[in-house]
Amino acid sequence: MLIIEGHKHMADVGFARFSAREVAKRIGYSIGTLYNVFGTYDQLIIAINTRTFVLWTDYIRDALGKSGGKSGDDRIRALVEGYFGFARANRNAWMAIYDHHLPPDVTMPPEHDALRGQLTDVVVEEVRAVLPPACQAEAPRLARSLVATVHGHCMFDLNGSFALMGEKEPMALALARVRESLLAARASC
Amino acid sequence: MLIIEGHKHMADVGFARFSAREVAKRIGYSIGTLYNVFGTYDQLIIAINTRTFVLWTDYIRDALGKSGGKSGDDRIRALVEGYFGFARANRNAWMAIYDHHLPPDVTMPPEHDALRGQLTDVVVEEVRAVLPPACQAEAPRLARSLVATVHGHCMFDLNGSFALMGEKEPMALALARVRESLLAARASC
DNA sequence: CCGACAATTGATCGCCGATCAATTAAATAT
DNA sequence: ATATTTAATTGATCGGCGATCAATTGTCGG
Repeated sequence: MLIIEGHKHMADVGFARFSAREVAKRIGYSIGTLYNVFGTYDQLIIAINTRTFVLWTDYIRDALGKSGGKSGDDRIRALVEGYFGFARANRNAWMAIYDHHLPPDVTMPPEHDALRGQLTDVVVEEVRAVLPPACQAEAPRLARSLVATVHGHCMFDLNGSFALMGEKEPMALALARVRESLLAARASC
Repeated sequence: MLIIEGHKHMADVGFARFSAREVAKRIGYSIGTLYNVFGTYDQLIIAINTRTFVLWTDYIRDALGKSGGKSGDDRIRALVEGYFGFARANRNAWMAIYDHHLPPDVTMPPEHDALRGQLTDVVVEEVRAVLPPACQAEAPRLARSLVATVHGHCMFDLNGSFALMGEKEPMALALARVRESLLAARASC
């Protein structure tokens, strides 16, 4: 409940204008109670961002589901479109994931790591599916790299860098890079 | 002077703990004077981040210079290593570039855009140099895409995502993706 | 020395994250 | 039903922040 409303507030105002006090006000609790539950501002943000990860993963699984019995290429497209689609439809919440940095002395609770890691797991599985048996061992590493590739394009899309450079189809660009790398991987092992 | 000290403060404490008051204190001015000069907190951040861009561009030009009369492949490597090298050596300042988001009603002063754009210009020039004459028209678009690719890898490196996934050589990963895309571009036009 | 203009100051405002003694509610024992 | 213990909740309080602006200080030609 706290997290859901906190997530809404993040979606409404973005990371820079987010405040724990406002979340408390929105659910009718006092600021003190909220701090008793989460202990720290950072922990609240972590919880909200993990929720964003979960919603994002669901969104991408959905996109994969809708690409039904289609070929591997269509599933790769669904992955990229799912990545971009969620980020664009949830600008503030998505950006908050990367706006928030843990202080060096704080660590992410393992259960949050596990939930967030599922998104990568989905990608690894799809990459594995389009690689020949001989090089499936490389799937995790390649998948991480492709996620980074798509992430870079998505980031530049949302923060206006691409628009500034006159780029009109960042997603197509990202998909092209992913396809190239998958082709190269298939050829080289 | 204000900007230089502001940049140092950003490098010292990072975006989240940065404060205009502290910058004023560091140079021995009052908070009021600082606001008379920059008008807004955002304008101060913009100035600091543009300075980071300039230092970054110089750093990469240097890396290219040191790769002297070497082949195109070595210059591409120098580009990627310059991108990562600066970011790693200036974590806080580099991250601040992407942590700061302009409010929707504010626009970046054109002279800042111009200075920041030089980094992309450098990359476009290098990409053009390794493409056959037939497809030089595609150089700007491809260059933007490759910058996004490297950026994604660099971001995941600095924010710990790669470390979390067990990836030990993010830069090598980025370079591999860039080489693949350049090869594909050379073949397809 | 004076007045006009520019530069600089810092007290003040509202809001923030964080704390914690005091209060209220709930559960348990008698 | 009442007393006692435990848990949950509160909000005033603190220091620090971005932002403002009347008051002060500095500058310089006449």
